[in-house]
Amino acid sequence: MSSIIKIMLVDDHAIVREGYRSLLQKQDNMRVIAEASDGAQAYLSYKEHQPDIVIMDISMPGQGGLEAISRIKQFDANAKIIVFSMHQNPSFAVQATRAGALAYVTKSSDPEVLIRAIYDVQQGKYTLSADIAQALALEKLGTDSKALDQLTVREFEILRMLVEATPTQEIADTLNISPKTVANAHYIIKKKLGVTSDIELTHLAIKMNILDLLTLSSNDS
Amino acid sequence: MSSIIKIMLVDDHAIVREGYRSLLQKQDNMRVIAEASDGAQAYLSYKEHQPDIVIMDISMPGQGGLEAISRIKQFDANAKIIVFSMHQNPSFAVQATRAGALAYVTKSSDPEVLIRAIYDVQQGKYTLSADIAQALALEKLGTDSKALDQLTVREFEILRMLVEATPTQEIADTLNISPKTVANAHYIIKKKLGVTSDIELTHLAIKMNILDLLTLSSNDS
DNA sequence: TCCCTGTCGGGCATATTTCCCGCCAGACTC
DNA sequence: GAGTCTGGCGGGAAATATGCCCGACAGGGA
Repeated sequence: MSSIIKIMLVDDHAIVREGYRSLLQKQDNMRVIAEASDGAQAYLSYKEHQPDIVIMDISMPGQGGLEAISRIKQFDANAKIIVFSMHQNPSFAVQATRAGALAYVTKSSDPEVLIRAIYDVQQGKYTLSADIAQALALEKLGTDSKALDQLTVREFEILRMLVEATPTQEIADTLNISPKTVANAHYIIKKKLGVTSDIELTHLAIKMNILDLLTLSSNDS
Repeated sequence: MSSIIKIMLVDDHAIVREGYRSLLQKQDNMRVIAEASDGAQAYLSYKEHQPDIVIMDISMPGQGGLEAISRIKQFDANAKIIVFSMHQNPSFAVQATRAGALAYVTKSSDPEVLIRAIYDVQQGKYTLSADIAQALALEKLGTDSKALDQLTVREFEILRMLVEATPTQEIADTLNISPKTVANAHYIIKKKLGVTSDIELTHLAIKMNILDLLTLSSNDS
């Protein structure tokens, strides 16, 4: 049974869609039957064309890919969606699969990995590209996730102020303790969280949702 | 004179290179004669193949694209380089042209824009994709902080690595300079941007979209 | 030519980090 | 009660980093 696999591409970069198309054309049992350049379009197009497989980027302007996945899955619980992303961050893979994706492949992977994923997903198998699988495994092993639990309440409090760029002196004042104690706590926190610089600490705080990004983000581009 | 334009592609994503190739094949007077997936390779490959035009992504792991541009221009001051980037932030365009790029095109542009840019650059003309041109114009009108433009190319490059939590020693190694110089640059950057701590610096980087939040934690090292 | 900017790094006083220590207060055990 | 445990607090001192200075040197204009 060599029926043709109907594929829909969703990516905001035209050049990347061009790449997909060129790649998939070499497989004689696959055909690109639809394209979209953002999430909203993807949803409408899915309903119209009902492809066998969706290949989707998740970092797109406006309606992101994750939202689109959810909506497509809501419309068709059997939708087979492959996420093809530039993000090597395993939490993206986690989010994507939670939203309903069946595979997660990074753009730095070899093209064959994507082809492989298409076949796997067509058969209902779940697939991760090797780099992500490893990162996920590492994360599971890592102390990373429960790192925050090692902090005492006081330390956590100080951490929150630190990552908001509150000056040491001000932290000391508001908590009525010595700046020296704040500095000591600062050191202990970094040690417990396994980081060596404040920049790493800030990254961690963002990942842990301690730092409210909304207070930071503003105008650009 | 319908001589063939020899093109080198530099991008860490194979699928994007596939896209370029497919696109450029349709132009009968262009030929892709070399490819590279990072900055260091790009430099070596340039020397070997001496293409007419280089199309280069600037956000690549390790040796970044800006550094590669500088080095290529150093080897051949007449090198014609088109930067093809996902960043819509005009500051990236500013830095790219400072480093010696002749054109800056965003990946969300239509494919023709890239083709147009190739012809333009071939004739020595400078080109910006429309979205960037507009953003730059807006920036010139004064609204936004063009704080980043005060930074030199080198400083900008170091800033990018710093806010990704790259250790000073590693920055020094990849740029082949002394750790002391990195430390000095670190200081100058903070001074120019008007911040006093690394945490503030990270916040700023996030606001300026230098630090892509989505890539946070993708620690590949 | 000379000047200017950018890059590179040494020097060095000052500030901070790092890691040690002891003190105190609750809490929980025996 | 006495013992011991954990968390909060902060001093001390050595190791490091920072802040700010400097000079050198190359390339690009006026």
